Amino acid sequence: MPNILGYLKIYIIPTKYSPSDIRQLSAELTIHGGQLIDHPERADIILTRLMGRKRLALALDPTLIDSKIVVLDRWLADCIAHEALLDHRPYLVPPDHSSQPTHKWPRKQTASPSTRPPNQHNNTRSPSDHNPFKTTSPALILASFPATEKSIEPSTLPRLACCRKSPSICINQLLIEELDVIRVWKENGEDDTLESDLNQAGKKDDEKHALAYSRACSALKAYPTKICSVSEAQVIPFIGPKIALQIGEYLSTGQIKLSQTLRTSVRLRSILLFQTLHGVGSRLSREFYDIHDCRTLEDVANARPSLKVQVTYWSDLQTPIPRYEVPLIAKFLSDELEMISPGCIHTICGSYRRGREYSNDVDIVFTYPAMNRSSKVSSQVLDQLVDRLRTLSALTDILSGSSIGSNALRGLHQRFIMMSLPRQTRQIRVDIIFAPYEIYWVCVVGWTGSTMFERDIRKHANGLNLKFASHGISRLSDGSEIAVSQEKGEPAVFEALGLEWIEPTERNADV
DNA sequence: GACAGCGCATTGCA
DNA sequence: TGCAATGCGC
DNA sequence: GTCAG
Repeated sequence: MPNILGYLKIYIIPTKYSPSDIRQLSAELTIHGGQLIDHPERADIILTRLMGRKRLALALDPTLIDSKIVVLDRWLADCIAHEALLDHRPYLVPPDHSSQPTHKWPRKQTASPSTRPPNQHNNTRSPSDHNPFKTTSPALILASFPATEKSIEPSTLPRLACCRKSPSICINQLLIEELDVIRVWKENGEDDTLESDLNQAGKKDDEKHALAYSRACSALKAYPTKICSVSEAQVIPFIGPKIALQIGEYLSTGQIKLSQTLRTSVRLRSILLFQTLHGVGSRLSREFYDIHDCRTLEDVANARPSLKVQVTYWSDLQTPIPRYEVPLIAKFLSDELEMISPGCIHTICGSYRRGREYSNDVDIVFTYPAMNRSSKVSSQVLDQLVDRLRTLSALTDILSGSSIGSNALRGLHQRFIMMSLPRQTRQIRVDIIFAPYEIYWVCVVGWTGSTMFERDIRKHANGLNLKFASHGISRLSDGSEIAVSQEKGEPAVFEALGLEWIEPTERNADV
């Protein structure tokens, strides 16, 4: 019997079923590779016979209705009939009123962090409770990538991320997440302790390897069909013999042994836990672990008091910000800004702009049409905004950003802050950027990401003897500026670089 | 041998 | 105190 | 670790 359901965890809402119906369904879905589970909150997908959302609300926790995929049980019957995992969307439980917003998908970004209720008591600061590795549920991958994509010749995949379409979640997502564990491991110096690392030699290699894994994952991210064989994978750019071998292992066993081992490594988990703090990277976190023997965030806070504020609000900062909240934050800031100086416009960038359902922070680029590079007002306005937040008790901490420095000379100003909305305690990381109007859209491109996308924009620009930076596009030869029309918006930036337009939601070139 | 490239903050050394 | 080197974030 | 020169 083919494994159609691919170990999907399935919960059945018992309403309208007899016990024997349930037994029958259970048998069918088990035969086809699914797992019937007792708790809806752990399910990848929820089956029901209830035809309306109102009825559903009586039978299922309303928060689950929004966070889980709930489909009519006909979906299962059709999957079995077609011997394929079908796109669930046509089977979603219809809303009762057509005026209500339709069920958006995908609802959830990652399985682990958002399942933790926000603001719970913080005993989540030890590595054993913290899972830094993502695992996207199979149902979500299915939801994001219906099987309608046409296949391509792997070797024709563009070599630069800025020339490819990279969705938020891709059809080979689980494979990529498996490879990404190895990337993270390499990025953190494999198992080298800091001492042996300081003796130079090896570390640089690991970083290069990490980069290689990033590129391989990035290429896979844009690959439109499910990888079925090593020979297919081998011809994809940036996948050489070593990574092909890992992919082979994944294809035959469903996982990569090394990755699974790494996921359980206490040291790696601790090191990654420390890196959730702004300003702590691979170097510092290893120093905390190996030299100061830190094991929890409290240990780290003691070792470096400047991190205490972040540790205090750690669970807030770890709680993903749902998509709908992001514009509220932007509106709050722009309203305050209007009072200081009217006429500002802004674009929310970062992962929000790339279409993610949840974000870790909020990036906003502001400008005034009247604000040009030579005017000094922008830094004053930014300072005033920060002061205003302080008086409103919205500001918790400034993580970075100063009025001096050469970026300020170029008219670009930024503050990375920690703040909360009025009458709320939940802390949010916000990156505020002020750009002169001449470079507004260049700046938006620069702050939209993803990392790989930006890297390859630069690489592409260099090929044209141009330099791309968030403070403008210039010629490599003499440094002279290339003017980009701001009236034409973001596409003008792509045009200036000779790039085909890629939607922000298709710039998710990182894992 | 190259792998993006720059601004900001901190540290260490003269 | 000033300046270079290093780490970090995007 | 992969690619290009």
